[in-house]
Amino acid sequence: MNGKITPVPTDSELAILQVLWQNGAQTVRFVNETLNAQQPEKEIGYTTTLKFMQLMLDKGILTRDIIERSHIYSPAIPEEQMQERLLKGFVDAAFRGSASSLVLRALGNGSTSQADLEKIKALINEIENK
Amino acid sequence: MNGKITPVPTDSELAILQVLWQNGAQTVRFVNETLNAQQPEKEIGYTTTLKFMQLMLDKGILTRDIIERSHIYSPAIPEEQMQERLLKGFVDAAFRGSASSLVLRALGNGSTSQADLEKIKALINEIENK
DNA sequence: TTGCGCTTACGAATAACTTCGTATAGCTTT
DNA sequence: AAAGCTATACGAAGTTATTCGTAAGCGCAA
Repeated sequence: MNGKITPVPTDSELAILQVLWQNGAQTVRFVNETLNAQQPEKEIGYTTTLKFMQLMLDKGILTRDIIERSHIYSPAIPEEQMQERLLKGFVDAAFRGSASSLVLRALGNGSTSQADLEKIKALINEIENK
Repeated sequence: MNGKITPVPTDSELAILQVLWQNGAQTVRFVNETLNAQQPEKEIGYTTTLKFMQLMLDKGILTRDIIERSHIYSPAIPEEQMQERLLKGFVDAAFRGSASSLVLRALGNGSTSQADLEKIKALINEIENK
């Protein structure tokens, strides 16, 4: 095995990954249209999205299959794993490595639903009774 | 009043802000040395740090006072406020806006201390009994 | 078979972020 | 007063990210 790790995506690349994680493997066309539907303010050219996805393929962030003269791209790593890594970097950069202070701030803004609070409490219970 | 908002800092800029938030208003020299002490692998030149801080001043991320022919820089906004904004952007980009799933993942990695869990439980209680 | 529509490949321009080298100016020490 | 130290200002080079324009290939309709 080789030790190469998937590089951290830029914000633009992450937006493309989101489309693929949510919709499964897709074409450039689909990704481009989804992105433009999401934020109609700023139209992104088709070839711009194409270029990004080609670069992401080079970097190892995406993989692709060729089907019917069209390329179908997939994320190289699952969403959870990427979130794990991004979260680590973010906690270090913005919260000096303190995940708990991030959690406190995330809960503190008052937008967490009761159902979500229950889920969080359940997880804490689970951790404590380990 | 004008509507200008402090721009989102880059990672390098955030590292400088951290030094100032933790140590209070400081000179370029202090910031540069602190940064280099933190990560001795990669030496950052003094003028590099100087340039960053001058750019941050231009952008409105820092303010400064001149004392004894030396400039003393301060963050333009407090750490909590910046964390709030960065967190918002991060949750949107990496967790599709779901703060609770971020919280679940942050707690899930098993590195949260018992004391921190207590603090979090207390906050949840407070929210629920509001 | 010509040409329209859709696709990928590629080159290149622009913009944003990093990193320094060099020039200047004011102390402080000799 | 000259030399040496420290600080700021500025220009510019190097690197990475973003955005497209243009070219070239393939299938289907006319």
